[in-house]
Amino acid sequence: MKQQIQGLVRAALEQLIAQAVLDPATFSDGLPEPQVERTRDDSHGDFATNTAMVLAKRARTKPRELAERIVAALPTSAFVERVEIAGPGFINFHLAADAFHAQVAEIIAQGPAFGRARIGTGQRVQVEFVSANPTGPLHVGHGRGAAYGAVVADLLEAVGFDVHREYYVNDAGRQMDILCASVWLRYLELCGEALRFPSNGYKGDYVWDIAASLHREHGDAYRVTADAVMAGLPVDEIEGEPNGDKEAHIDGLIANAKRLLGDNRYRFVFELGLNTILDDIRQDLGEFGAHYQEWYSERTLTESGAVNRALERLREAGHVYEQAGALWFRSSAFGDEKDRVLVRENGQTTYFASDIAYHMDKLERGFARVIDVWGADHHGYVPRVKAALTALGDEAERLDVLLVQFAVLYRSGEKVQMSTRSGEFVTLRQLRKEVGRDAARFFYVMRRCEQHMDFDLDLAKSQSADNPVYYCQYAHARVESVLRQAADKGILVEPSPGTTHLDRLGESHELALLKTLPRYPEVVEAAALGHEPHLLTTYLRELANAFHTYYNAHQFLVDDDALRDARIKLILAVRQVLRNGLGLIGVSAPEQM
RNA sequence: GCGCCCGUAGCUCAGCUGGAUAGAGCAACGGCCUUCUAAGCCGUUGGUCGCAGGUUCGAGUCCUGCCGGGCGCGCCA
Repeated sequence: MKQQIQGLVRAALEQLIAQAVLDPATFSDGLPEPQVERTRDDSHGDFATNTAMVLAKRARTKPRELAERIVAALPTSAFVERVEIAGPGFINFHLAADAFHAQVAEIIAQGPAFGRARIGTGQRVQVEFVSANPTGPLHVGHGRGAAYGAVVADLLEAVGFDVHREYYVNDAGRQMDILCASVWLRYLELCGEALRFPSNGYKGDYVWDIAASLHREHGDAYRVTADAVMAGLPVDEIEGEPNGDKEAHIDGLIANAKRLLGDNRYRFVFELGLNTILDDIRQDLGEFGAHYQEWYSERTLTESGAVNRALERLREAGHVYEQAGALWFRSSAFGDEKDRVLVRENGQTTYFASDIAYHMDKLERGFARVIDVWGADHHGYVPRVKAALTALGDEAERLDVLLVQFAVLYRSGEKVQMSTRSGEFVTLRQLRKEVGRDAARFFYVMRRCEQHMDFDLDLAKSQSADNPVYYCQYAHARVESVLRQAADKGILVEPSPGTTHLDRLGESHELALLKTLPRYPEVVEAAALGHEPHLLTTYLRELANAFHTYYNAHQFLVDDDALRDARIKLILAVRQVLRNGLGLIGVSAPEQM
C-alpha cells in the first residue's frame, strides 16, 4: 500500500524533472526515494510525504509551492480519493475505501504468503546466533539470543533472503579442557577415589551425569589413583590457602589428565563431554524453535588450515609482529584500542585467531551479509574482529554484529539471582517448562535488543489480558470460536469472492481494522531490515486490540447476509495476519483457549 | 581512567532513515456479562522526553559537554 503511494510520488517527481520544472542537473545523480509515511492523525489522511520540504532547497522553491506542483503532476489512481497540502508543505493522501477493501481480499487470497516479500531475493545472508560454549546447558541468558536470532533469521527469510543459520561450536580451547577434567574427576569420585574438586571446575549436576555414564559403560577403564592425579599440582584457590591460584591449579590438573590418560583416552572423555552437552543444546534449541542449517566446529578451522591461512595473510599484509615470544596483530592500526595476541608464547593460537579465520571463512563463503548475534558483554570484541577483516582486505561492512543485552528474571517482584560458576542458574529448559515456549519466545523479542530487559515470570505465566502473548493468541482463538459458532448455526462461512459486500463495512471499529491490516507487510519489512522483531510484537498487540474492541462492540453473525459476509471476511483477514505474525515469532496460534 | 549501550507517565516499554498536538500496557479510580469465550471492552487521572548548549523551516530522534545506570577493557573463551 505504502509502495503504491511512493510510486505515485516518484512518478510525479520524474515528470517534473522531465518538464524541467525541477532542474534536471540538480538531480543528475538520481532521485532520492520519496519518504512516505503513515499519518498519526486521521485528519491528515492515510499517508503523507514530506518530499516537498526535503526538496524545496534544492529546487529553490518554497515548500508549499513545490508541493502544489507535485500534486498537479501526480498520476491519477483509483485508490486515492483526494490529496491535500497541509502545514509547512506536507502532501496528505486520503485513500478511497476500495483500497482497503482490496487489501482484505488480498490477505485472504494470499493466505500464509501475505506479508512475505522479495526484497532479498538472490541474496544469501548468514545469521550466527547463540554459539554458547558447549560446557553446560543453555541458561536463560542464551534464551534471549536464541529467540532474537531465530526471529531475525525468519524475518529475513520472510522478505526473500536466502538465510543460513549457523551455530559456532567452541569445541577447542581451555574451557573445553576444563570441562573434560571436571567430568573425569567426577568419574574418579564415582570410582571411589577421594579428591578435592577444583574450585574452577564445572560444578553443575550435568557433569555428574556425564561422569556416571562413563562409569556405567566403562567401569574402571579410565581410573587413576587420586594421588597420581594430584601429584605436583599448584595449590588451588581455597579457604586457608592465601597463595592459591585456581587457574594454575586447574591447568596443572588438565596436564596431569592428558599425561595419565594418554591421547586416546583423554580424547574419549573430552568427546563424551562435548557430544553429550552439544546434543542437549541441539535438542533444547530445537524444542525452542531455533533450527540451524549448520553447526560449525572451531576445531575444523585449525584442521582445514584456515587459521594458518588467515595468519599468513595478515603476515603478508604486514600487520603482525612478534613481541615477548608471542605473535601480535596490529589491530590498533584499524581502530581497535590496542594490539591483540594471535599466537601465545606457548605456541598455541588464541580464540581470536580462530575467530579471524572463522569470519574470513564466512565472507569467503560469499554471503552478501553476515550477521552475528552476540551477548552485549562481548561488545568490546567487535572492533578487533572488524579490524582483522579490514586488515585482510575484506569488506568488514558486510558484517553486522547485533548485541543483545541481558535479561533479568523477576519472580514475585524479586530479582532471580544467578551465578554461572556455581551452577546456580536457571536453564532455558526450566524457563520453557515454567512459562511455556510461546510466552518465552514472545517475551524475549518484545523489547529492542539493545534494551535491558526485565522478564516478569509471573506475567508470562498469567492467563489474563495483561499478558501480551495470551492477548494476541486469544484474539486468534476468538475468530476461530466465531467460525465454530457459525458452523453450529448452519451459517455458511465460505466467504464471497473478492471485495464483494466489503462496502458494507462502515463502523468505526471496522474502519480501524481495515486500516490496521495493510500495515502488516510494512511492519514485517521494517522488522526484518532493521533486525527489530519487537516491531512485530507491538503491531500484533495493536491488531489484537483492534479486534477485541470490535468483537465487544458488534455481533458478527448477523441476519443480514451481505453484512455478515463482509464481517466474516474481515475477521478471516484478521485471523490470517495474526497467524502469519505469530508464526514469524515462533508463537502458536491456537484454535481455542 | 578509556570505550560501547541505555535514560520517555508511579512501573515496564513503543516512538518507523528529524516531521504536524509524544503513545501503549500495567498500576490507581469509575463503568460494561439473559447476545459469537469477561483470558475481553469503555472511560478518567498521569510528561521539564536525565540536564545544559548547538545544528535547521522543524529535535524525544542528529552533534558537543555534563549527570545517572549497565557492560567491557587477558598471551580466557
